[in-house]
Amino acid sequence: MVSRKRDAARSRDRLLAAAAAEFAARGFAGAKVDRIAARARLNKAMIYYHFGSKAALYREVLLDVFRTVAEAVTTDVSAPDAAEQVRQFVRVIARVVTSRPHFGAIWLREMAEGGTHLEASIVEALQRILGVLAHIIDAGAAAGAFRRVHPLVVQLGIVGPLMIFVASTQARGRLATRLGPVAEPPLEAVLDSIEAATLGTLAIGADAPLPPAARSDRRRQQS
Amino acid sequence: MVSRKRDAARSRDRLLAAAAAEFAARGFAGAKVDRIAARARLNKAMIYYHFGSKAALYREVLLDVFRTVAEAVTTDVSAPDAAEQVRQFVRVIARVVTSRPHFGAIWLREMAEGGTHLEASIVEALQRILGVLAHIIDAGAAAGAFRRVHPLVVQLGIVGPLMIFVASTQARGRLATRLGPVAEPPLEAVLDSIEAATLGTLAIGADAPLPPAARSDRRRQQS
DNA sequence: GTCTATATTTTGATAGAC
DNA sequence: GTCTATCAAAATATAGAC
Repeated sequence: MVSRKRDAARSRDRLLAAAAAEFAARGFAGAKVDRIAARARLNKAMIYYHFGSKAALYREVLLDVFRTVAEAVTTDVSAPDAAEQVRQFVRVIARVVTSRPHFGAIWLREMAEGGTHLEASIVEALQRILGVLAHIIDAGAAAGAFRRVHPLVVQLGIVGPLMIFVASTQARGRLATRLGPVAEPPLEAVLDSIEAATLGTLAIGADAPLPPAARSDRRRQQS
Repeated sequence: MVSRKRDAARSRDRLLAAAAAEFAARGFAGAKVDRIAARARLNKAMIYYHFGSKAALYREVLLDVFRTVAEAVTTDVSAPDAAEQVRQFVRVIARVVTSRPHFGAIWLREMAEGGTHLEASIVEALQRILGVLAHIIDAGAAAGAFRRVHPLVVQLGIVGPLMIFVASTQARGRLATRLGPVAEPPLEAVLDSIEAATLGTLAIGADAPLPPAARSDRRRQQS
C-alpha cells in the first residue's frame, strides 16, 4: 500500500516536472499532453487521472512557480539593513530561478499571456512577493535610506533582467556562434548588475536628473 | 492595376498586423491561422498565398519587430554625451515598443522559445541593437564616464523591465482589482527608473561599493 | 493507478473556381 | 488576388480492461 502510494506520488510529481519543462519550452498551446506524458515515462491518460485537464495541469505548474518564489522571499529575507534586504531579495529569487530552470520561461510567458490562467491562489502568491518588496522599500524609506519608489517598478527592474536571462539561456547558446563577439556573461555579473541597478534606483536623489558628471560624484558623497 | 496592387499590399499588411496581435496574445502554437485571417477580414487561404506557411508568417512578424527596433536605435541615438546616449537608447526603444503594442509580448515569448525561430536576418538585427549599446558603453568608458560593463548585461537591465511592463499591461489590468493597493505605475516612472538603474550600473565605482558583509549570500549554483 | 484503444474536434494546408 | 470546400494530420479527452 505504502509503496503503491509512493509510486503514485512519484508519478504525479514526474508529470508536474515534465509539464513544467514542456510549458516552459513551448507555451501552453504548444505543449502537448502526449509529450508531457512521454517525458514522465507515463501515459497520457495519467494526466487526466491526476489533473483532469491540460489547463488544470498548467494552473498547477503556475501555482508551483509563483508559490515557490513567494515562499522563498517571505522566509529567506531577514537582514537588519534595508540595502542588504534588497540584495537578499534579489539573491533569493535568483537561487530559486536557477535551481528550477523552467521558472523563467513560464513566468515570462504568463505575463505575455495576459493573465488568462491566473487564478486566485496564484494572484495571492504574486501579491505576497510584491508585498515583501513593498515592505522592504517602506522600511528603508522610513529609515531615510531609500526613496519611495513604486514597488512594481522596483520588482520589474529585478525580475525583468533575471527572468529574461535565465529564460534565454538556450536561445543564447544557440546564437553563441553567430553573436560571436558578445561573450556570455556569467550569472554573477547579471546579479551584481541587478543589485547595483536596484540600489541605484532606490538611492536618495536618484530621480533628480543631473548632468552625468555629477552623478558619479554624488554616489560617493551621499549617505 | 495600381489600385489592385494597393489593395493587395493592404491585405498583406493587414495580415501582418493581425498576425502580430495573435502571436503576441497567444504565442506561436496558440495562434490560429483562421483567427489571424478573420482579424484581417480575409480568408485563411490568403495567408498561404502571401506567406506560404504559418511559420513563415511568424518569422516575418519577428523580423519586423527586431528590425524596427534595430533601425530606431541606429538612427535615433545621436547625443554627444555618453549618459545622454544611454537615455536616448532607453527612450527610443520605449517609443517603438509603446507605439507597437505587441512587440513586448512577442519579444518575451521568443526569448522563452529558445530561439527556435531566429533566422539569420533576425539575429543580425539583434546584433545591431546590441552593437549600438556596446558602442555607447565603449565610448563612455573611453571618456572615463562609464565602467566597462558587459553590453548584454546592460541590455537586459533595459529591455527586461520595459518588455515585461508593456507585455503585462493586459495582465495587470485584469488583476488591478485584486492587486488592489498596488496601483498602476505610469510608463514614465518605469522609464525614469530604467534610466537611473542603467546609469547606476554604469557609474564608476558601482561594482566596489558597500560593506563586504553584504556578500554573505554569494555562492549559489550556476545552471 | 496504469494502460490501450478510440471518439471527436481542431487546425494547418491545398485544390480549384472566379 | 480572393474565396469556398475539403483533406489529412494532430491533439484533447474518454471508455474500459487489468
